[in-house]
Amino acid sequence: MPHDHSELLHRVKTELPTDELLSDLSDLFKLFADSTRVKILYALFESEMCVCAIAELLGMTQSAISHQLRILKDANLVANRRAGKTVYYFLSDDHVRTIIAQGFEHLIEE
Amino acid sequence: MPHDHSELLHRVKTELPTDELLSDLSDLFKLFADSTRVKILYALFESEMCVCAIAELLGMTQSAISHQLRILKDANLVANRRAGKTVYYFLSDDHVRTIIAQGFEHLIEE
DNA sequence: CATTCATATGAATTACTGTTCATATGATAA
DNA sequence: TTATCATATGAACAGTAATTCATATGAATG
Repeated sequence: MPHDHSELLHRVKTELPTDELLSDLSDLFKLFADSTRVKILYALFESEMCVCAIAELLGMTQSAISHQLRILKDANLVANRRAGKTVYYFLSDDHVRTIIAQGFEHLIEE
Repeated sequence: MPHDHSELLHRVKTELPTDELLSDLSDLFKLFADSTRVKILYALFESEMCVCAIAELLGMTQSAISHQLRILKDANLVANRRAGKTVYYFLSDDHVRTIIAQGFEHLIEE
């Protein structure tokens, strides 16, 4: 007979956030789980930038950058403004800096 | 002729961490980018747990949990101890709490 | 030593995701 | 309006990653 954990399970279960919240949380971290997106966000820490400047900075195609910017925008991590033909992207939320900085700290404290 | 960003690019480029570091950073966030792993870590916030207890808590197979625990262990986010047949896993680093808590805060401040 | 429980692991499968390519949209200038 | 630049987007492709299944390892117990 397998061993019993019902007491522990009950206690831990009551402390665990809902599945939906935990799923939202992993979805949030997914945004930072790609080096292209992290690079884009890091670049935007310095200054707003247009799509082609980001593409040039990262040495990637305009299309690839555009796709990633869409993901970041859908998640409300970045926003944009249009100036003629050019579209400038910028951080829409300063919380992003904190999250990335926290990850960074973990890395250097190894 | 496409427009010029050389000044901006130069400035941003000097501020950007190396590709390797940015890649390590996204690799770190990848660990939190799966809801199963986030659930496991959250559970371990409360108490160390054996593999089968985690599997039962999350309603998943022992094998699936074992595979994920290996990923977390390889990344030094969890460690384990053996007690007879049972292997208990626990957080090896309290930094994990901070990173997850930061993500959580972002979610609720929406 | 054979059996059982707990865990680990390799291979296969399936689902997802990032990039590319081709093309569309949108804006400006000639 | 036509041409050009900047960006967006859909489809296809390729690589990745999570789960399952079968099985192996490792420890305790009879």
